[in-house]
Amino acid sequence: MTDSAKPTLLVVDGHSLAYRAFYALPVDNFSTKDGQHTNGIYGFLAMLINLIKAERPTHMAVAFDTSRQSFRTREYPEYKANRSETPSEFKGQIPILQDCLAAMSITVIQKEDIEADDILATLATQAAEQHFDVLVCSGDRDTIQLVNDDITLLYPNVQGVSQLKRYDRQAVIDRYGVPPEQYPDIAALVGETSDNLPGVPKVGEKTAVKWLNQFGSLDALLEQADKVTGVVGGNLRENLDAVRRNRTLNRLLTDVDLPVAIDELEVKPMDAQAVRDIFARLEFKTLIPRVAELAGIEQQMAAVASAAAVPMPQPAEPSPTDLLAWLEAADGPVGVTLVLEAGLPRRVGFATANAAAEAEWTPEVQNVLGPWFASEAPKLFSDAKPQVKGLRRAGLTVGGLDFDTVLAGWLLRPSLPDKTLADLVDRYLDEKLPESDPTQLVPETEGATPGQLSWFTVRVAEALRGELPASVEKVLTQIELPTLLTLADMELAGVAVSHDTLATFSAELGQRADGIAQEAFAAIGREVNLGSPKQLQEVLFDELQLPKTRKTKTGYSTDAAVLADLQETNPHPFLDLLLQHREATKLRQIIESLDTSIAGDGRIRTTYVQTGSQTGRLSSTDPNLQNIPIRTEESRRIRSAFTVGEGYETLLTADYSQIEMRIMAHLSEDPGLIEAFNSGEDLHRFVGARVFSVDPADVTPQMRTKVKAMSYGLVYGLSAFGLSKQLRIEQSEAKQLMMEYFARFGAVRDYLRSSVEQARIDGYTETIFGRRRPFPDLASPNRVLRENAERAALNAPIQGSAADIMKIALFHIHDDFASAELRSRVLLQIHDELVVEVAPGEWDAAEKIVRERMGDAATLSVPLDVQIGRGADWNEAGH
DNA sequence: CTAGTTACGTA
DNA sequence: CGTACGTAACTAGG
Repeated sequence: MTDSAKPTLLVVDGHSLAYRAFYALPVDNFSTKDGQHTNGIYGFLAMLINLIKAERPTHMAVAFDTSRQSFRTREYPEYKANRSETPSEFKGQIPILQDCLAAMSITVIQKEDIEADDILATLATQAAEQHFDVLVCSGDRDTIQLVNDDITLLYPNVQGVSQLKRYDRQAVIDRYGVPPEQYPDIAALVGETSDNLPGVPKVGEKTAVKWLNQFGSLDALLEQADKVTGVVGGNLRENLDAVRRNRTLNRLLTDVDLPVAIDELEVKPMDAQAVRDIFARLEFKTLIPRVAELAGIEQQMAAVASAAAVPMPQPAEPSPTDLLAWLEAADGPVGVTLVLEAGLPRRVGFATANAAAEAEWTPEVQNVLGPWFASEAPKLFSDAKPQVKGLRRAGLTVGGLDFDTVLAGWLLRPSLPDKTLADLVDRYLDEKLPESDPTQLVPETEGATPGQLSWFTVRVAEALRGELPASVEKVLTQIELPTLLTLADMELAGVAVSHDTLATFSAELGQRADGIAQEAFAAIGREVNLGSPKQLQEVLFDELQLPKTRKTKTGYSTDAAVLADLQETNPHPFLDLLLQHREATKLRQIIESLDTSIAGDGRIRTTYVQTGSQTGRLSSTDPNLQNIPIRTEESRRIRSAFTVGEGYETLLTADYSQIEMRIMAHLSEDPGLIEAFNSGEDLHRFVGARVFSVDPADVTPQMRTKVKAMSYGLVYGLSAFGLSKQLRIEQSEAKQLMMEYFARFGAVRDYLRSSVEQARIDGYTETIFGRRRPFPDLASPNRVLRENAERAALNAPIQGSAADIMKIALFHIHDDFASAELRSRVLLQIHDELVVEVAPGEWDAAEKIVRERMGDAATLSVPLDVQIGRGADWNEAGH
């Protein structure tokens, strides 16, 4: 441990240590789900965290080389000329590592023409002069020369970077037999193969040390080279220049002109949010708590400092009438926070930028404030939907919904996990939202009150408004906020589900699954857990000796596609039984989970997560009602359990047909595709006729299947490879199909190409309505990462525009139902489909509204076609 | 009990 | 080597 009275500077050679980590850790075990290799980054950071924890430096910097070129390569072109090509898996890791360091507020230094070790040498020397203790961490032996009474070298063991050997002056003498300042002399004589610097043949460390001790210095040795006897003496005399050159090259610069002074390297608090984000993205789950622990003290200090900078207001607690007067006198939007209990308001807080007020939610408060909530007075929320639902349950309506910080944060950065006000305060205000620790019986810190939460909401809203581009703000106010109010009502309404229907079906499936299981066991002669991929692998690949299939992380796949393939090549009764068993148990499991979600009134209430996707779609949880089976006849029985509720007459389903292809036609302005939609002909038949040059009437089902797969594939960035796999045809045939397709619908290809190019330039994609999605990876040097981003960027404007259109239709329908005073109501949204519960006598009016609002939600160069269905249950209505 | 993995449901 | 999601079961680790 270093002298605690003195400041300690830690300087690290980033490149050399990351490179060592790269070779020490298996690259296969360290990559993210989208293919970025991270072993070097992980190993480096793990080492650095340990180092910081052990040494507690007060100052820190990490140096990097800018390239392989430096002043040394200019002076001596052979220098490091034997270095092999950097492995492609390593290449992208350095920039990401630097991003991590930036998030950790650690200074990164690099300088053109200078190697990292020269930067270390300069910093170490300067700091030592300023009476620092200095720790140099590098994997390059040349840094040994820096060691002195103030400077200690931490050098990685051969194995990797987990063990660092500590070299102080004595340790160098013990290990090399000379003091540190003489080590470069040894190195010059011995040479450095890794740098392509040959030394004196037959001279190793032992001889070099002997000579130096004998002559006192390298200069003395070189002057008196003729006194050295034997073969090695001759070698030395023949290589005097090489030795001099080596000595010149291995002398580290201690006077590099650097853009930072030592005192600027003082350890700073980390950007906790940024660290969490980037580590989460790199899937460094175990590192997050380790960094958090490290950052603990600094974080608290930062929170204190910033809280002091802008003091929280102490909310007033006025009478209900005074509170109303306060609200009505407020200048500009008011932040609102409702604390709910059992779904109903319990306490409410309001704030402007410099004052806050709050109250217990009493009947009197509700009476007095009800009209204000209903009014157009502008209101700001953080995650408004649950609060709006609370107000709706209490019988109030909400008008003037002006801003929701969580929605705005999502629109700005849809990939980030900022789901609460606390996350946003952290990111946009760089402050800590006071939170009480719910795990503590007597919390040490008080949480913010509703008035204070409202105050934070106002400030975060202001910060977000400053960042929101006009088009995105428009998406917020004209699409998302009205959608939010609609979703609140949909969630409150729920959908009626028949327990009896589900229970009957579940019992039936249970029996069938048991029967199938018994047959399956008989087929292989023993009982296994059919739900365990691991046990299945034993059965299939060891016992039955079936050919190995697609590899997964832990073995070989046993998924449905693989089993179907195996059944074709190596038929075995077990395979089919297994598939049947999977199907039966899967359906049963869905049914069971639905059944447990039925509330006392016979309805299921899902939660729509408005910020649940990166494209603008909704997602649905607890339970997810957007993935109820439909494909097989049998699975549709589940849908028939979703029924019209009491007091209502029928269910109406409405779905957009081929909305994504229509958006494709609109965005690409492809005349052929536009004609397809205007012709009234079946889309795939029309496209098939063009692609295969036949009459629409002569398009065979096979042709139709092919162009259908192609059309849908286009929306997802399909390749010839993927298409061939999908259709089980040769890649050459898939390629041919794509050629023919694009020959007829060339504008589609042009659009797809140009949209990705535009996204590469802008850094984001945009929907028809201006919703953006950033794509930093389009510029990535990592091919896997880049190509994944390209496909997603291709899809985002199309899927996103479809989502926009559906949202617009949705809240228009909701609002029209209300203004027409219909009791009918929208219950479900499944991306391109709506389910409406129609009240007695309202069918015609409701159908008209749905049809018109969906049809008119956007004006494209092709019509929006809407299919309407009617029935007593979802299955019936869906036809 | 938690986290990772596999498998599978929807648009 | 086709986008976007959520859930459940199993398994290994603590």
